[in-house]
Amino acid sequence: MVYLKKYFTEGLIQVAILLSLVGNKIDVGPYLPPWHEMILGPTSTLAQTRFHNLRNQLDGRDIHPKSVDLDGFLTARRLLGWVRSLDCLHVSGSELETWLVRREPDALAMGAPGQPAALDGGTGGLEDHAADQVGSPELGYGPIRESSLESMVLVPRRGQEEEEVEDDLYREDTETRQDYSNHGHNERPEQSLEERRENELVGSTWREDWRDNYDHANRELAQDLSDQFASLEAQSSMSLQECLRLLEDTFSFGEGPERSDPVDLGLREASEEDPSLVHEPLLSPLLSHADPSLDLELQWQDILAIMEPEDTDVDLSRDAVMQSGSIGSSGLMDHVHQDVSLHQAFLPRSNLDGYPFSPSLEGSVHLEAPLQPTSIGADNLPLTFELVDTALPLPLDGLVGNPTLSLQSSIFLEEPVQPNPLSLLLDDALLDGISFLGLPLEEGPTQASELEEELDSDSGLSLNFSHSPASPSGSEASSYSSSSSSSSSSESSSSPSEGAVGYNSNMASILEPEEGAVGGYSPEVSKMCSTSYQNPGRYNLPWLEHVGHDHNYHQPRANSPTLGKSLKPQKSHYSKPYECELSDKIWGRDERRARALKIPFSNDLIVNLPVEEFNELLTKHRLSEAQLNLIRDIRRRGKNKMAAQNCRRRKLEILFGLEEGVAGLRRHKVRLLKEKAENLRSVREMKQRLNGLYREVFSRLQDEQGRPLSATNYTLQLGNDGQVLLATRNGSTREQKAHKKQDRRK
DNA sequence: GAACCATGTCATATT
DNA sequence: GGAATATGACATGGT
Repeated sequence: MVYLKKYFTEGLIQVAILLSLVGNKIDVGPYLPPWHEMILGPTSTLAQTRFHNLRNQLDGRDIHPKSVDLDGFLTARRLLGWVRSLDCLHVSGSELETWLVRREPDALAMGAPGQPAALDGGTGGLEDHAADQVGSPELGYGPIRESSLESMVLVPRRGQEEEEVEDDLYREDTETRQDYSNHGHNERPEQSLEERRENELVGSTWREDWRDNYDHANRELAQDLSDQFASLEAQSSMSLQECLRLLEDTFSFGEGPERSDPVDLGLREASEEDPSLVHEPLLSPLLSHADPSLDLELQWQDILAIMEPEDTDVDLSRDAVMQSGSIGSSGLMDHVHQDVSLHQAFLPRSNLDGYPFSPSLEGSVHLEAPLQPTSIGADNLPLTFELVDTALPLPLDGLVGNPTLSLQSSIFLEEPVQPNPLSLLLDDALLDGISFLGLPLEEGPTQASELEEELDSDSGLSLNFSHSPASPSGSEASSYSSSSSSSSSSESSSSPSEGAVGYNSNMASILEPEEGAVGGYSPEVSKMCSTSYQNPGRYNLPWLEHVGHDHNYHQPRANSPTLGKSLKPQKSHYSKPYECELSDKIWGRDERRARALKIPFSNDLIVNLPVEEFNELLTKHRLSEAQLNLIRDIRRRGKNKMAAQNCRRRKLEILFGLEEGVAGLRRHKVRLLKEKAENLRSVREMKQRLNGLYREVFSRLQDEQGRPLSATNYTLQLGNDGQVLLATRNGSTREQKAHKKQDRRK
């Protein structure tokens, strides 16, 4: 923490210096924060913005801890789809970064750049969280995350001061661009139609003028990094491909116009520490507090409709895009494709199956990649990061529940002077690995429980029988996976967007402190197992008073509406004893019934056991008829609940698919209309040419006396044999071959 | 209090 | 035929 504070304190000073140097274009690169934070914002490491855990919070809304927020994660999934589709739009990485970094202040202000966004009325959730972290609601740069795409801006929205600064820099860069042009560096990658249309849309081309410099700088940077790969691979246990992918991510965030905009980046950095240091006029109102989901679909449809005709088929493979070399960069950039990087950059962390630093990565990695100067002068920045081991010697004191922060701190201990972006990326990657493995992080019960809650509360799918004593073998665990619910424990955690909705209890997170206090805490076990059978070797468990299996049975008893009313969450949480309140919260109807009947199994177990084992379980115990009925009801309802969730999720997916289909059809329609217009224009031209030809031919015709024929009396007709006949207007064909056409088309 | 949404539950159909 | 799953309809709670 000391290093963190020191870092940001220094960062404030540096930003202040930076502000004073903006107009002079002094090289302040070494003092700038790493790219990672420039783009993502320091909040990504200092705060739990949950950029990597959007499963818990999407669209600024908390996801119900016990059930999947279908809308939320589907929205994220849809956004991901869009982001992936961006791969196929041939928009340069720089452009895409612009979209991602900048925010749309107001959906209605698309045509009014520079107009301040309505910042009142926070939307809560991530949005507010980000705003809180940055310290100023006017600060436009929140950490990039999936949901941020909802408010991404396609229009470079600039405040007046920002425009002035940019104009100054633009003037300065004009010379440089001319130099590039003289040296053949001005050969930009072929600008995609989407870019052109986007620029047409916004009526601004200033960013185009800059891209040349960025491309050039990027090529240089890429070349230098490419030179590092030989030593890199020699020192590293990583494969070159993994390194490339890592750097690909780096490029995806560190490249583009935003990076060369020291004003914005520096301001963002400064404002997070102290908003008072922010130079207000330079702050463009980028942070939108409007509803992030506001008209997102419509906006995208509009955008796509504008960009559509040439990209109706957005299903181009990423490989094709990668091979297309649209970036046109040399050296490393031939391997590191910017377009693809976005895809990976915004994948849910758990989706990064092939991430270079997945938990499977073992051993130590040491990379040194001194980056070359960029347009912001980030030269002489020794970039060194060490991935010592996946065991992660994490100094986690005081970093409760914030693994990101912990890792950040760890890196600072390693490199207190210059935390580099690669290491930060590594941190995230390592966190992913931790998330994958559910590693306890050696934080103690509280930290681990919080982490677990963050990791686990996304979909309520974490029940995993692989740790169940009854199913010690992996095969048996996989047999449980046959059901969509229990199977998704691992699946959902790794792929929340695709995992089936499962049946789970969030009691683990609720009761963790108690559990941690009772005995050795094992978040892994707690995460994976139902709390009631953490004790190995038994299905037959005594009914524990504090073992909860909240299956969200908050419904009141069907025959007891009064009681149901009483189960409503009380506004005054302090009006009831803790135990009662907890009981009301965590004990659902069936659980209470099971409790009353002293059923010795957890509801998780009842619901998720395969039928054979379930029946075996029932036969092993002397159960009354009422108990058996209730157990079967619990099982039926639990399974049906999962089924209902899956069903609704599918419905939503179908709806979204239909929406996308409609959008695609609209784009196709627009394209067809344009083709029709072109065809009509072509036909018109052909008619004109034909008329001209007709007049020319007719003008050369003469009667027997050598007088020109009157067009009012005669007409030319085309015979079946390709001959042109002269006919009178009254219908009689003059027996005279006016002309022989060698070619009918002539 | 109505409207809307999310979720659980039931009944039934389908796999 | 039974279990699992899918789905429409309804009820309930929350906002």
